[in-house]
Amino acid sequence: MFRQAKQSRVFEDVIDQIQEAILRGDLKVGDRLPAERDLKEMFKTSRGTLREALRVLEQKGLITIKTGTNGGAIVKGPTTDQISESLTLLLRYEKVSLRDLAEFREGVEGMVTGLAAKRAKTKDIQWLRKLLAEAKVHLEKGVDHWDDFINVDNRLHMALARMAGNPVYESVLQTIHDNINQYYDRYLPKKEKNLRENYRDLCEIVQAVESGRATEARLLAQHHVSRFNQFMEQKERLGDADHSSER
Amino acid sequence: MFRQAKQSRVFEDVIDQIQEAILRGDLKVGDRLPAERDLKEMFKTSRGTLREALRVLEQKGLITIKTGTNGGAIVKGPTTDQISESLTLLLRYEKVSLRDLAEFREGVEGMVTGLAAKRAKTKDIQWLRKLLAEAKVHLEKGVDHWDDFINVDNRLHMALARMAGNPVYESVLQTIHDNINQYYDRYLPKKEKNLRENYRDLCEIVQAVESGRATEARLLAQHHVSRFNQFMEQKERLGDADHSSER
DNA sequence: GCGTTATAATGGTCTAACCATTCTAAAAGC
DNA sequence: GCTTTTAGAATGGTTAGACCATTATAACGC
Repeated sequence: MFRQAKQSRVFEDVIDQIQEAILRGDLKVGDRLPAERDLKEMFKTSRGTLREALRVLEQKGLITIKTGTNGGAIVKGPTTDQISESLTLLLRYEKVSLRDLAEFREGVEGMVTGLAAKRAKTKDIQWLRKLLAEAKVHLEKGVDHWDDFINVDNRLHMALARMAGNPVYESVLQTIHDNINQYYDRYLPKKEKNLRENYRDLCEIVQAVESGRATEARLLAQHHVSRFNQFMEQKERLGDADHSSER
Repeated sequence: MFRQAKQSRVFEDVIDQIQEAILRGDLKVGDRLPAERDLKEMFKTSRGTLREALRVLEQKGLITIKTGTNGGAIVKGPTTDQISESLTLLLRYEKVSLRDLAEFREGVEGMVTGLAAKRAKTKDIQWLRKLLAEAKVHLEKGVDHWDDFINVDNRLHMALARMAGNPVYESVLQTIHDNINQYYDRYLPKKEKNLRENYRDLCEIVQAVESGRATEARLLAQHHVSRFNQFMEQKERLGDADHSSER
């Protein structure tokens, strides 16, 4: 019901004041804060305390800091980087397993693709077809171009997220990709057959999106990701994995 | 492809070293770091620099700091608090609208409930029925107990997330609730009729979960949340809203 | 004009002290 | 002998002042 009473720590008050100024819009993205030696005077505090506040604001992703003349703290637009970083910590703490994250991805990719099918514009479909063509080029060059193919695959999923028209899905999917790609890279067996199956998946997904069949698109995307995850578990069972993902 | 070259900032090296010690397990949850004056010696740095590193680690949620004898930096277990905080910032920056978050919630609650239907144990079902009974009590006491009813509603959704057996869903749902409840509280019209409809929703959801009908459970949960969102938009259109949620 | 260099502005670090909070143990009182 | 009080020590929080490192700009020399 209650939150902890206000700490008496000076730097926390400084953090709050600067953060509120940013969120109120008094400080806009790109604006530069006064120099530390000036801020110190304004807040009637010491430079050390002020700098502790700036460190926290930097970690929150609200400012970046540059050295040199005309340097200083510059207000930054918010990104999903902090969320990704926090999720990475949770993963490394083994609070969530790779299997959990992969299952979550299945659901999110499904929902994203379903929404994309409902909302895709003609221009969007054209862009998807362009990505498919690119994927085909990499596919035909064989398994050496595995990384290129995966790269297009990821871009296609992110394109679907953008079409879904909801920045939350976009951010969440970006966060998942940030965290899961390293595992795919480590665990996925890079076989020609898998590439072809994935390409066929993508073609079917794009077709479903194009014709607006939302439910079908959702299921296809879900199975597509599920296929990735199955590949991964197969390889894991074969003993190629050096990191456990059991929970 | 590349990440930014290593900064020459000393405090960042201190952050990395302590963070790695925690993630490696050299420092376990509950362990106390040496006092600042000792750490300063170990890292061969000044107290100010060391403290900047501690501020960042504190903000990351890796440590908490207590004053007084036997105080100091104590290693903390990771939570979803940082993710919630980052999402709150994105919301306040108006990078994502309430409508976006609400739509995302629809999808997540759907997936969660679908998984719960597949995985719920007998004991889980009993717990759901207990929550339903509690909700009924509040319902019958009328609209004055709106907040109590909503509280049970939230707990029921979180219970489903736990049954889904995937901590990612649990964390994500917790984060959504952390951020969306204030809006529900502000925008939802507190009518008797809405309470009754919501209660009926919950009953149907629990029944579907109990009999393992995953698809039905998913759709019911989705529509349940969707109903909330529609209430909210109705009230918004009537001009009761003092904060825009358009994007 | 153009390249070089000096200067100043700014963040990064260090030292040394003192204040505020909190636990512990000694001292005082019963 | 037990409880209460009090003094001390350990620890984080804050301050002041200095110096170093980096960078943009202005002054200078050609």
